Amino acid sequence: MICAAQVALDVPLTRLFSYAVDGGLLAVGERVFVPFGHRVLSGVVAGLEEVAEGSMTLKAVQSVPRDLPCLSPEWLALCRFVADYYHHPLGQVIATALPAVFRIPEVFTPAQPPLLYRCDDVEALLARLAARATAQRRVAQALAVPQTAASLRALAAPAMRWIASWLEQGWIEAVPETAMAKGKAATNAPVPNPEQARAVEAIASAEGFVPFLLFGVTGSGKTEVYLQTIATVLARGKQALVLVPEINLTPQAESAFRARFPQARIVSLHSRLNDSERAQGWLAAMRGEADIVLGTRLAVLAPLPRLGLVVVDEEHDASFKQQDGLRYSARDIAVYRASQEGIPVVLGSATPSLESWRNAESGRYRLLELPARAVPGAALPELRVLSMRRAPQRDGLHESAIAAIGRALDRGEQALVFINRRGYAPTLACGECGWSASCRHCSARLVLHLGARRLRCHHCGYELRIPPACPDCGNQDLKPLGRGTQRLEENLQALFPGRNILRIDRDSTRRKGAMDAALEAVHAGEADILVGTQMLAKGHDFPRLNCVLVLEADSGLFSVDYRAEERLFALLTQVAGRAGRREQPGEVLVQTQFPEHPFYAQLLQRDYRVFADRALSERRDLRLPPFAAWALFRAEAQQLDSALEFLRTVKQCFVPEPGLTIGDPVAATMLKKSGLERAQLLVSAENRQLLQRALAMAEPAMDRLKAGRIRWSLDVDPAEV
DNA sequence: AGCACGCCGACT
DNA sequence: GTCGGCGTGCTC
Repeated sequence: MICAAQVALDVPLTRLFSYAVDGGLLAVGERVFVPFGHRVLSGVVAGLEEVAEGSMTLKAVQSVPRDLPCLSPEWLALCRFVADYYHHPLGQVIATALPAVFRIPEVFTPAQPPLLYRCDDVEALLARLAARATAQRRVAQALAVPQTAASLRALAAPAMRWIASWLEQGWIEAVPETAMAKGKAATNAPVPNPEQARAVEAIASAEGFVPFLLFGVTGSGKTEVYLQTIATVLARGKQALVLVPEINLTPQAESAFRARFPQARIVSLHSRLNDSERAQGWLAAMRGEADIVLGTRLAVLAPLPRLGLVVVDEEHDASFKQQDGLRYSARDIAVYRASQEGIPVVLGSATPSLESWRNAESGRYRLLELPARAVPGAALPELRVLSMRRAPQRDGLHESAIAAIGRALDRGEQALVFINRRGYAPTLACGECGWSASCRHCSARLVLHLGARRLRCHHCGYELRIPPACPDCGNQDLKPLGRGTQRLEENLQALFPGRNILRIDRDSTRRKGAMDAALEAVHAGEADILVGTQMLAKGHDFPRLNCVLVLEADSGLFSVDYRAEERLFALLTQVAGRAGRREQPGEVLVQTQFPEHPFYAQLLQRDYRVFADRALSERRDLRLPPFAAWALFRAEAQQLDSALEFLRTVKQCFVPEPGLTIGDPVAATMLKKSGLERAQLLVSAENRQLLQRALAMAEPAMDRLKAGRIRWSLDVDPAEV
């Protein structure tokens, strides 16, 4: 008998591969490099077995790097769960979770102990900096609290150049993170209001696995609940895992945590870290050195040996779901981890996902509510729905919206106008023959970008010069149809001449640091009217903003995607949270062509419960999630027919069963994308267990399928269909 | 997914 | 004659 290691490799194959181990000195969880075909791959030992000598010729493990401690059985079990639940090969799950440096043959040597930068006298430092150097001043201001290089770079790309020179001048100091602890007093925790105190008490006294849904409007002080609960977790010597949706929110969350817990080691994990930073943070988490791990969805897969609490902030946010490769939901994995560890998990939101809301209603989650706004005197903004039918309007803006913006500007405040569409106009059309510009590679209109003088596809990046005349009939008078951020900016400039209008969308912030510069300009009061897409809805706090106008909201009401309405409600609630976070009451206006739609009545009630009740009863009637468990197969091919044909063979892999519905393959809503035609197949089950069983039973047959030229993927609990 | 092998079309 | 197209099949 010889000892063999069953190795999980980053290949799209479900099975493990066995390798001979010299001397048998290898543990489960060890990383290895093994010969595979004509190359060498990194893998992880997922199991050990005894193999009869000569029964099968095994290749031998090539090398065992020792720069990383052995991965724990608990962490491997987590990866196994993820692999099983999402029906993804274990080796690929591990490859997704493990930082890249641990998958290359070079041995990772952590650089110096990570340094924190700090300034004792920020006022003095600021006085030394030019008044106009806004980015430098922002970095300087952040140094009131110890900061890592990574978060400073997130604040301003060239931050570390300035840091080097300030260090040289002796204006600031660098302290090894490990030596940071002593002497720094924590910022005093504010006294919680009664609801906050009750929530903290409930979570802190929870025994074993208890999932909490922390339901509180924007500004009700959810963060304070997290902070005070984490304090109790740290006091018990446990680690806390905090997930936030947006990468932009990590640095600001990190500063808040650092200010409150100066003695704690805080590590952030997100995709903007470079390889070595990510590896270092991961190691600190894995070794139990990090007390708080803060990050985006990928942080949920970090190994945490003494985990005591998991927090998912803005749990409804779509960014917790990965949309390619391993299509996992970090929120769901967070709940699973808590259940495995037997610890509490807190899901926080002002507009919970309907899944979580249902779980709270059914008693699976415990509901904690924060009803009031935490900032004394801050009132909920006034909300108005403006009918655009037969309404007095100019340039597609309702007269009362124009008046409201004007009033805000006269008060010396800022106004924000949202439109969820970038570019000048969503299409360019010929008024004579009905031609309109469409993409060669996608079933989509080309968007007119006047600044760049181009037509662009927002799905594949295809670009075209603006044609001088209609390619079909030669008509020279092509007209932009509809409007996006750029045209809106132009409209507003015409309505408010002399006012500064600042557009913030993916186009205006593409350049590195452009987003920071724009936000800086907003805070400095250089902008009167902000025009932006969704990217402005989240997290940013604009103190002088009290008037928000939302355009083209209706598209969310008539979408083929059953979740669009839920997302629109969350978006509008969040947008409303942008207005009037301070003393003045804010004003939120929504333009619509369908004011009589029940959605708006519910929105006006300002009551998430009313909306959730109606939306959930609709979903119950229609057997939509969360009243069903879904899995979606997607396939793309040169020809729709071969994608459909492939999905038909997928369908045949399933065994019919009561409560299980295997749909028919259908063409995707947007048939063509990036030159490929797409189709999908929906598998629906009465519950998750049944869905999982059906998928597991279909797996062996699916392994035998040959996809040929077809690219396909399986999405369990798809976010969009 | 890679990567090799293998079998048919237009080129120095 | 061969360079190279991508179909098919395998990887302990």
